[in-house]
Amino acid sequence: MSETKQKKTYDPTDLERRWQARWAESGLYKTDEDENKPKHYALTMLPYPSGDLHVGHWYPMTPSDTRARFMRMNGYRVFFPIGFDAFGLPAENAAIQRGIHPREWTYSNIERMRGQLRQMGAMFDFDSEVVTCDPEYYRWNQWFFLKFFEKGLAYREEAPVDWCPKDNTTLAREQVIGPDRRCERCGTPVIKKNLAQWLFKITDYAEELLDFSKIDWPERVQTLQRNWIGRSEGTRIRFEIEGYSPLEVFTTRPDTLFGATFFVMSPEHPAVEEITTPDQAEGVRTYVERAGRMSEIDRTDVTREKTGVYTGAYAINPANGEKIPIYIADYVLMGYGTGAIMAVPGHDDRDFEFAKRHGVEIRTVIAPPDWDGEELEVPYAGEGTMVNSGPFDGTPSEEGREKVTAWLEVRSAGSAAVTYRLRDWLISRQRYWGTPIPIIYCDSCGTVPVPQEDLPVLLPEDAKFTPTGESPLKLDEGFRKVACPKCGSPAERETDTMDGFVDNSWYWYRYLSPHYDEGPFDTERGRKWLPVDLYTGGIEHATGHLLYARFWTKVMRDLGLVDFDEPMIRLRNQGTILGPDGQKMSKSRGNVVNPQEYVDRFGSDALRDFLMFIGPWNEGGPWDGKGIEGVSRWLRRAVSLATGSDSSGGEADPSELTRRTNRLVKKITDDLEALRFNTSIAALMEHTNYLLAVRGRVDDEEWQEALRTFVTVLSPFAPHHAEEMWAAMGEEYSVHEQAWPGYEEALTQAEEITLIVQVNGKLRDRIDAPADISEETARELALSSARVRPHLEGKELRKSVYVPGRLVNLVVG
RNA sequence: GCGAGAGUGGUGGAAUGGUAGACACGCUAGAUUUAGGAUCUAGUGCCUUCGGGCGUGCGGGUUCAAAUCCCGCCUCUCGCACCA
Repeated sequence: MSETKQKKTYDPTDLERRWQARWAESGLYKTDEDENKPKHYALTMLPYPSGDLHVGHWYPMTPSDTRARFMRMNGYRVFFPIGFDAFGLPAENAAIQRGIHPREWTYSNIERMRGQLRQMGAMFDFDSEVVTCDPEYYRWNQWFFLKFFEKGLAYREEAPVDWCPKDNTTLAREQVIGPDRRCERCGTPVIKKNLAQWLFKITDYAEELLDFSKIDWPERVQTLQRNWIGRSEGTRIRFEIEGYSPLEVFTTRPDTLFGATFFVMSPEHPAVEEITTPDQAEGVRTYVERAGRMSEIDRTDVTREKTGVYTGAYAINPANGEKIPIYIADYVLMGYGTGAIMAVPGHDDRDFEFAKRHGVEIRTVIAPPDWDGEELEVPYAGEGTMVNSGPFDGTPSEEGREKVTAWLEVRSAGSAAVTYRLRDWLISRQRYWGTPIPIIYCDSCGTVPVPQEDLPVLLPEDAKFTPTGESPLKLDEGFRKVACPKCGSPAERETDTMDGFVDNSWYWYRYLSPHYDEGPFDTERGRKWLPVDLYTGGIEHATGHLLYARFWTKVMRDLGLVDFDEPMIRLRNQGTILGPDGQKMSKSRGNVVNPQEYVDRFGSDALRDFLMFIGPWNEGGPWDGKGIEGVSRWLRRAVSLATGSDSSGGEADPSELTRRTNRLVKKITDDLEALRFNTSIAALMEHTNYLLAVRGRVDDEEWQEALRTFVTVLSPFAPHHAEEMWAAMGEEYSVHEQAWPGYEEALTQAEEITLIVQVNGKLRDRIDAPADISEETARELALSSARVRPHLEGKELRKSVYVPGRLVNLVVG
């Protein structure tokens, strides 16, 4: 009985269900194509169809929806699509565990999540949905691959690559994380494997990717990308090798060249064997083998001692003609610079440590500012004056870098050079559930791209997808064996599939025309909507997805598909919503919060507003299930503004209504521009409390007007509740088609203020005063205050500071 | 080691030079109710001799005025990490 009584007064789930039905029926959220309006492409990162929508989806998506609704009400035509990033390992792993096909698992999850997305009540344009594992989609991954191949941006190379022994596949460098180099997905330490793999030449765009001048992205993301690309300016220097051809090194400190007292090569350097003298051959071979066997974790341990062996060979320092010994040591990495260095122990920590261990000469060539001419006890890596450097003695080190480089250039022994840390993007995966790479290997014709008209290369339905370390497609003869498209003789398909990051490097283009079959997207519609105006998603994608996305768009530009340089003009990162224990939500920890139970109890609006209210959106934070009750109470009270008539009493001043309404609109407008959702909700709550307190004490027409404004600005936050209120007020459907209300700055100002009176900066009194009170009057008022006077007694007034409309500070002493 | 960010009541947080703690959660008291893990009202930073004093990680500084700006330190979080 009490149940029914409850339901009668306030039942958010019923309320929301009714409006969702009405919205669907009336096509309220069909994308507005009216080109007379300015466009706004709002994009939220598409989910992986893992099974159920969780709070981790609600947290980024619902505030993005609020923002999209705000833009719509501000007169923009808004495109706010959603889709599924549907290729990937979890589908395969689940399929293996349960004996069902990855496709079946994926599509049934998508089906379920679609329903949950609708329940969210967001203004998603479901007609534009994209599912990346549809042949209709991945066909264009293959099309792009062929374009990349044509342009020399896709190439195959045999090299040691990162391999996850648990997931049985190679990984891109971006997917290997931490100092101990673990697989991003499963945490297993990766190992190196020598494999022929396909790579995309993202390094061709390294320089351009460092330019963020055309986009408004968080400084943090820019820094992460900049560090990841790792640009270093320096000099390539050629060292003659006795009895062998010259070798190059890269250095950022050519000014220390005269202090290079030895030379070090990486154990993997291709010239190691040839330069090694016969008497050192055994030691070198042993060392190289040991380095090769060492795990990545040990190899990259920074705290390890600097080991290495002498090769018996000598290099000639081009600066002074000195013979310097060549060592190999594993602290020199083959993957950076040239894989060989000039070692300057006087001015580099690592070289110093090595020299100490191996008894090599340490020479000071850069004098620190306060140098006393004594040998340095620790390496000095800072700036100073060049010494022991022949003709360069006395040159400041910074200037010396240029001078030495110029000097080397004249002698053809070196030149200025730029090196990047960024590596090419390894896209081959030895797994089933991904886009097949459209390449055929023919004994006579070599590597042959699949002709465009033969796309898509379909994933075979019946492949055995159990991971073995080999590509599952390799075991599928029907797939693998094929006639060469060039000569017709028997040939074999490439059996690797593409990295899932390929799928999501261009999906927002596909949203524009998800069924278009003459290209990856309809460029005509592209002109109407591109680029993305606001992209929202997690910071964790800074050096993966978000870098690939920029790269991909730049390639598309060079292919003539788009005429801009950056995919998304503005990017904002939300924080991470954590479990109640403050830990990252994960199934294994058992702290995953299921939104469904909260939606069932409190409704979608309460959940979304609670998530916005919890704190600044870009900070995230732990989930607190109790907090949502406060938000739910607020929404119920808000609805009662339109349905009830009682006043809550209190001392609120009804004459403040206009001012407070104007202030509310200003506050929400400013907050939504800047994506500050938490303070918006607080302002809406405060306003609700005020309205409830003054209800019945305001002129009816004025009240209705104020209520309409309130409901309108509430609508992006609580779309269902606002609609309910709108209807209860007798207004015409729908509140979501109302224009965003304006406000008058002048009307946000109060006529009466609380004048703060300070003595020596300490608060002593609050006095009600007119807002336009003059300085003199304010001072007089302050001086005559009974609370203030005791603090002035026996003291001299030295100064008074007046902040108009705010405070008077009396300085006494 | 390098880089970035953050430290405010019992809790989440608000305030970006001008009333510290908005808005909530929780708690306390009262009302209503057969009952309540419902609803409503009031209170709620700490100390207090009820005058006031203290208070935004710690120590200094600038200023009439500092959570906010500057210098030094501590703690935590994240990212990168032998990158020559």
